[in-house]
Amino acid sequence: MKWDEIQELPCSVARALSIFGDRWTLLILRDCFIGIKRFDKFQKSIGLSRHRLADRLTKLVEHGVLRKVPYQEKPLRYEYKLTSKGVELYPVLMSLAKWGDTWMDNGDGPPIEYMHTKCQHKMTIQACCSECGEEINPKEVIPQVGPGLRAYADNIEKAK
Amino acid sequence: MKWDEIQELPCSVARALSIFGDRWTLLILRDCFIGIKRFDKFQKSIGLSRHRLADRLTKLVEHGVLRKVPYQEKPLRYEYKLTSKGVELYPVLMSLAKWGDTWMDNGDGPPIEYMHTKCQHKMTIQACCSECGEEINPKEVIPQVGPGLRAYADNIEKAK
DNA sequence: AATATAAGTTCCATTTTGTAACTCACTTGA
DNA sequence: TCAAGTGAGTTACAAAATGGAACTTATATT
Repeated sequence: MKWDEIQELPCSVARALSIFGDRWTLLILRDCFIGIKRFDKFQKSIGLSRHRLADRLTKLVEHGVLRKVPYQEKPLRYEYKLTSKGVELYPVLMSLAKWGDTWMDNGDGPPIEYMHTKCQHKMTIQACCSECGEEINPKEVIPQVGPGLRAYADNIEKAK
Repeated sequence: MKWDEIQELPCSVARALSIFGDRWTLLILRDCFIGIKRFDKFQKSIGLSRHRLADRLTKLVEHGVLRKVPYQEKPLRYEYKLTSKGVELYPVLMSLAKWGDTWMDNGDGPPIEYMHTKCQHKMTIQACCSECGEEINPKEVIPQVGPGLRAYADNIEKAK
């Protein structure tokens, strides 16, 4: 299977990965959450080639995850900002960071810590149930066929 | 910067992505959470080449995310199971799935829905504060330099 | 004896990356 | 006013990663 076919699969993980499933894109978004907005800053922060960076930024804009906002006129220059579609990736990045803090620590402790202004504590992200609020244990979650998968299966039937 | 240098950066997202930041690895792990364990099943489910799949499984085993467990003797065959290091990626995958459900829906609704056996409701994952339990709003979280980053900076100083 | 199953490996053409240099439209400092 | 600097890219080309198909090895089945 080629990579660009992946976005048509009836799987939300696969569809999301069709945008983020490459070496650099999630690092670009990490930078966005830190407040980085400009081409050169991304490039220096991440160290990927300018070529790739231009690509990735364009793709993120096309997908509506970032938007270009002009910040000066002469010469015309844009900065890249998270849209709400982009901001909603926060849990993905925080979960990834938490996992890295736990399992890829080299003994020095977490590179970054997080303060929750609401409760004034150092915190980590916790995965909770939207209904009962309890922390989620993977064993207590049962995946079930949903409408999107049924529709997909029906279409395949019809095509026969 | 080359990709394999990324794991040394003082950033937990970057370190995690040094393992998962490619096209297929997170899809393999998605399959693990669905209960897929064997080479051929992965291959059919995901559609990546056998060559790549072998690579990726080996890498995941090397990093302790999966482990090989023999399931028959003649001929000797192994299946791949999540370690606890692997299971802890659950929030990453669920957040990604939730994002895909929200933003990459093609109008048919989510392909998969989730039932929380504990409360008996259809649920989605929610990012909460480990300290106060409230749902996290990215604007209410302040990143701060942690011990891992200080140690890294100190080492660079010493090297001068 | 021929075919099937499971888990890989090998070979090779195609794609994607990384590096470094180049462009374009200004701004700044001497 | 002329040279150098800044910011955001683009181009060309070599190196690395990927996809596809066929091959291997060990055993079971018919």
